[in-house]
Amino acid sequence: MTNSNIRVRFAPSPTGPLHIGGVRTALYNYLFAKKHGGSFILRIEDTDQTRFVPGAEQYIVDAFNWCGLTFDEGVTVGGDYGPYKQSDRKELYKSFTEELLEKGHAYYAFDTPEELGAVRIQYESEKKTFIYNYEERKRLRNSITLGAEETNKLIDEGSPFVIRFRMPEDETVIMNDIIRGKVEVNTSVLDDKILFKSDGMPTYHLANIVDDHLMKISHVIRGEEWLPSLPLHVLLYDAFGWEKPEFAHLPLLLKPDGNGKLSKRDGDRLGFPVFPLQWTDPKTGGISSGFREDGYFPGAFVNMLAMLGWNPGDEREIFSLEELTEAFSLERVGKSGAKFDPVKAAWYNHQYLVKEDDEVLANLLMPIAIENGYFVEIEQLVNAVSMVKDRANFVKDLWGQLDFFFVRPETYDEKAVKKRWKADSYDQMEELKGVISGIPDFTSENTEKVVKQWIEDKGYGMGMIMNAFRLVIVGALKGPHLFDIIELLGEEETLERIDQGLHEIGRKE
RNA sequence: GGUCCGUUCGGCUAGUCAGGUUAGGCCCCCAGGUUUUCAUCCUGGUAACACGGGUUCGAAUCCCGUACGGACUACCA
Repeated sequence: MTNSNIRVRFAPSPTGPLHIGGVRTALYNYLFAKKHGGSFILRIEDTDQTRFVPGAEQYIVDAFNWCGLTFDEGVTVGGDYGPYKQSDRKELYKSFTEELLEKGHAYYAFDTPEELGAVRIQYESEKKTFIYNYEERKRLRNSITLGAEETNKLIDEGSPFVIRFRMPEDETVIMNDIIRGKVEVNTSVLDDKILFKSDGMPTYHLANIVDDHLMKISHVIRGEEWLPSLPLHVLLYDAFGWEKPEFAHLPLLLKPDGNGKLSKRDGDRLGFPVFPLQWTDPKTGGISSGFREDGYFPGAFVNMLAMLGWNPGDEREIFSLEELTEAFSLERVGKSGAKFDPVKAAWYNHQYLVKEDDEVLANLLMPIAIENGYFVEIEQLVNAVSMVKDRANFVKDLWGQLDFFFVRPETYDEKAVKKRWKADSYDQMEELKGVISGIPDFTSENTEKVVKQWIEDKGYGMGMIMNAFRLVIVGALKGPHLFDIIELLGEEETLERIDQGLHEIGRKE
């Protein structure tokens, strides 16, 4: 079971809140690691200092705490392979870049972004595609065209430079992906990617490979958007002479409507969250909704995400994190993108809500009751919750399903009155008061027995009485078993509601 | 434009590697049933192998092509 050689990492960039695609990637990493007794590592990839967003890193940590995903190593918990934040590893990347330079796998390039931009526009106008590759590099300003002397001179002068990977010409890179199988690419269509930026920081590509190697990552499980850079990464491992990890590129999460990758804006546009937790943009102050704040249980959220792109191969759908861990395998991850479906997400939450203890639900509901202006007994709330919980998807739905336990009807559903309040109803309800008052043990069973006996003795219609009764108690033809309701209400309140109903609805001619 | 990846009911998907099933399940939707009401629940139903060629006795499954979708194509990750 235990296999300490299995080491995976989730490596987000703290440029904003993590969206559910990222959470799912992390989840699959977690499940894979736990399944094999390996380690799950959190590494922060903050090599782009221009995109730093305050609070984003904390958000990421908070989100995983809420989901119940725990890291074995990483920024918050430490570990033997730290530091786990790339900005703290800055110096380290330099020596590795040197190594590549010495081996001839990389070179200095002095082209400015402006120069390159101009070339790109030029090519575009000629309907050609500009690729900084083996051919184009011959015409540009770099250590290959300039020679060692000129290069050193420029560097000594303090000219800004980047270091690029020297992509070989016309070689076929054969890669294996656990999910997609064999993938082949010819290096001639690839470009000389920048490995080291002029600001002294590595790019993702370099830092990623160096860190994965140093942290002894065994499996790289990441989003499909990284598949196009896999050849570069593979070539980098080879250039260093390092053993490669295994790769698994996960399918993307798509918009529920139309096409395209699920994006941060879709949530607001379509009215559902795309983030695990609510996020307040530090710059604009704009708020994006979160699954937590929308009332999702973390278990339901994780369960729902797990099933987007993976399935156990049998017909089970409800899984705890432990059960997911047990059942998970990368081989059963699908190849194609999955559309996120908010309706099914709500269904998952319903499953979890129904299974949750009534006490727990009542305690979660209490603040909502208070918000509505009702200070209710927790015991009563627990009872009411137990009767209506299978009608709700979210805790916040519960109040609307049981408020009549605590609030007398203010109105009486017009259609129901019209249909169910007959000419005899007034007198029958008046009579019912006498029947139920003074029942020694005002339990559901007792009152039901007494009332049904009365209906039978008098030869009244069951539906006639019960609907009218429900109408005066609830105000509408809805809700759980009526005798359960009045048990909770108690005799006094029941009688008063009948009185109020008689007064409000009146006699029907 | 180029490169790579993908394509089974409206959505998530099983089945594809090892060709032979009435192509299954869940969500949604619809219809019945149960219930004093609503909801739950139960039963049933609608609905799919992108298209075109091959290979084969037989193709969702293997091969080729086409279409469509997506990702990538930054001194962003």
